[in-house]
Amino acid sequence: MSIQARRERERAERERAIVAAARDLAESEGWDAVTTRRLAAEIEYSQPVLYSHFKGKDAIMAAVAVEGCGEMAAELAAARAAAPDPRQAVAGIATAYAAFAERRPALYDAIFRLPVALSFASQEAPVELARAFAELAETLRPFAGGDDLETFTETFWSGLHGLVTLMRDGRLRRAEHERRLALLVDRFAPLG
Amino acid sequence: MSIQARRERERAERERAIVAAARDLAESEGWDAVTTRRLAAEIEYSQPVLYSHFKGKDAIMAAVAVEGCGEMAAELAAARAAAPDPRQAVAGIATAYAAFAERRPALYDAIFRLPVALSFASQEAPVELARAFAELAETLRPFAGGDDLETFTETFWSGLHGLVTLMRDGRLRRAEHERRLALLVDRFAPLG
DNA sequence: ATAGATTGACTAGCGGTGCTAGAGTTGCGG
DNA sequence: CCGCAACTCTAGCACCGCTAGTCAATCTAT
Repeated sequence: MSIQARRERERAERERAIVAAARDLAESEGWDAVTTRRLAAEIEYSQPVLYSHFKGKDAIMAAVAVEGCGEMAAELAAARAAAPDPRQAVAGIATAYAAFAERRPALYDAIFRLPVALSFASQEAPVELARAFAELAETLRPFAGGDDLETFTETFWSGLHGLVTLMRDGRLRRAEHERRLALLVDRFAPLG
Repeated sequence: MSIQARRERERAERERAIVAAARDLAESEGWDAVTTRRLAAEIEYSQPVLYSHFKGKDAIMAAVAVEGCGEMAAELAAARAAAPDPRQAVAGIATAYAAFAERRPALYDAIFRLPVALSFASQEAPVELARAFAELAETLRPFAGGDDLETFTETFWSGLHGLVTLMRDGRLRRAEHERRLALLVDRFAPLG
């Protein structure tokens, strides 16, 4: 029994290594640099080994995305918890969201720009993603007014997503980033 | 002289055909289906001919994007012109924006999600793109209040962009699309 | 203990990608 | 009429995601 256990342990470890290698490579050189061959070289196994762990490259990216979801949710939660009042909570979580997207662009892309990987509303979405969304929703709750909270949150979240993606692609003036964020926050969580 | 003129005419026509083929293929089968080989087959020339017109595949996509910018600007302008009052103008242009993104997803992607193609703020950006942005800005002007109009517009535009991209990727509930649009409009162009 | 079965990682290869070097044809200017 | 320049072609490079089939190592059962 112990031998099988060791095997499973080694296998799990290798799977962890694959995801970690994919993530590191993506963060340091971008997703284009993440090829199955390079990944295989990184973990010091042959290419087909990857396919005994994941259905394909997309599945590996999805695994990285799931990992990233957890971190993002944690950072959003921390930002919310640190805020002294509801309005500053919105500002804080917006800043945290943008900071995450900027600091971990590859991770952010895996989560939100991946061709088809994670569906937000479906049950295949990891609980961490739901947690991140819930953090946003709870932060916004005091400001939803008569609007449905989920719809309200989706709209605010879309604003954040648009801001970070367009800016990273060089389609928005970087210098105005904070002002745009503040403006968005002000529209969804106005003073008084 | 007439022979050279004819050659140039044919060459220009062929270039037009390349862009048209790329656009048609992208709209009917998605950008993944747009390969240099299929493009070459479509225009009934060999592959390397493409490279005598464009530096690479990215340049072809950029050309498609420029074409799309013009149409988008026109549709936004029409939506603005058709509106009876400033607030309905914002609602109308938002709807037109979302409709364009939905009706021409490949074109929209070429314009706004292309790796690096068009920089909004740089001079390489086509005038049509600036026109589209200006339509948005003029529509929003009555509501910018004390905020800088360009920053205000960028933020609203990001909201639209986030809504249409996240929804198309299946990360937002489709049924709530119009409600989210209305909510966004209401935040940037409130009643009274 | 050994023969057979099973697991699992490997080499090699398929069909595809964007792109390019060099050959070969075509038409112009001296 | 001939040499030259322009231009399109075939062929091929290096890479991609992915898979079939070989082969060694391990486990099972006699």
